[in-house]
Amino acid sequence: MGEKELRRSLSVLPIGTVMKLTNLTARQIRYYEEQGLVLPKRNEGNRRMYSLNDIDRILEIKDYLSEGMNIADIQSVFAKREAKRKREQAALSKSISDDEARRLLHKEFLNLGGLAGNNNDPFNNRL
DNA sequence: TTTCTCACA
DNA sequence: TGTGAGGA
Repeated sequence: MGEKELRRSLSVLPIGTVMKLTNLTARQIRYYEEQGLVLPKRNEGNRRMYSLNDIDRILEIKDYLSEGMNIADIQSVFAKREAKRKREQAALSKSISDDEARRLLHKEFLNLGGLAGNNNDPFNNRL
């Protein structure tokens, strides 16, 4: 996770700020949490603290609701998005592994050349 | 003052 | 989803 994403994930906004930013009532915001649509952190005093990502999430919920979707619909939308995120994350780590494998193979190639006393490694002067 | 949980003439 | 109680 990059620095920027980390900041967007920091839960620093109290519900009052979220109310102003989203134009929703505290009741509604808490209800969406009850339905598992948003998962704000809690501070020492049991107060809900929201991140910028939570704000985006809530605004998205608000839009979907105004478009006629119900809570269940929205839950499935987020569920599918999460599934996709996992798939892409898996693909990403696989590509990293492949890249790592390539480096190891190249390293082996260089070692083989050295063991055989081979002096015509084309990459010899570049690596 | 703000936010929390709980409950419903 | 609104609203009030009673507490932190």
